[in-house]
Amino acid sequence: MVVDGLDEADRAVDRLFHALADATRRDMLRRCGRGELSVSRLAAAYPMSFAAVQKHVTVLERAGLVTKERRGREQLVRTDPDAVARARRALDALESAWRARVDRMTGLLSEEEGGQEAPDTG
Amino acid sequence: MVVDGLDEADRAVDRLFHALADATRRDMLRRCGRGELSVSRLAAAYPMSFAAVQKHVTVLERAGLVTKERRGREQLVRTDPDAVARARRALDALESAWRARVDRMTGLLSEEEGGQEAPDTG
DNA sequence: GTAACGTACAACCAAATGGTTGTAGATGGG
DNA sequence: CCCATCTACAACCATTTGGTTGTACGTTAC
Repeated sequence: MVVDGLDEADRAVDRLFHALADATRRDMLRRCGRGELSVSRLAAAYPMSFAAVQKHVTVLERAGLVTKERRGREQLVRTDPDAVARARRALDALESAWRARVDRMTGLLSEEEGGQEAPDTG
Repeated sequence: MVVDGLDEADRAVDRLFHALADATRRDMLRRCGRGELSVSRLAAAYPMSFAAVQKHVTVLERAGLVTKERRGREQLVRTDPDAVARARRALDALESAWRARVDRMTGLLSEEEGGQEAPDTG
């Protein structure tokens, strides 16, 4: 898809929601809320290979949803407490953006189909 | 990937976050909040084919983020006002699940297997 | 009626995703 | 030291995703 017209903020939101769009990863977030869960221990909870779990953790990490911390030969995974707040902020931004548009016309759009729109992107 | 161990609620959340994990689709949500936009008109706003835009709209629709309504030969797209609320609820459920987990236990997560099949949160 | 518009959908393609196995590097225990 | 454990990462594969073009069909305008 060669995304090149997006700024880093957009891509961060992409990664955030993409990471959340998988039941296994959401379950990992639940399990790692208390922190201190090694990747191996986490992997034991799922019917897939260790490498697959590693990849999921990487996705979560790059999305900023978990952090990893080395302790000896183990890598401890823990859900970032601020993660949901960040996701919520992304949702809020989305909502307020479209609400703003709705707001400007909440009363006056009765039969006005289309009147003033100007999708001036082209 | 032939997901078959997930219930419909999980798959709905998958679709919801997946739909949100794309900057083009998020922009569509913003544009369609303010009123009904036909798919063609929407398509004019993006540097891609009409068919590609159609696919994005389908993804948004299957995620419950927009609804389509026929008017003559046009198909009007509008963002579901409850959509963000639903996404937020999904986030809340996630967060409270892991907070509960942090809360009520700390040592019994050793032999937990079976993964997402039994996140006994009830 | 015919042409133009708006939509639907199929076929196709490149790239990303999610999984596997295998190999190799650190780290800790006997 | 040797071995088991934990992690990292590469190579590979099947499916999905996101895009394209082309075709078909209903609706509106002329």
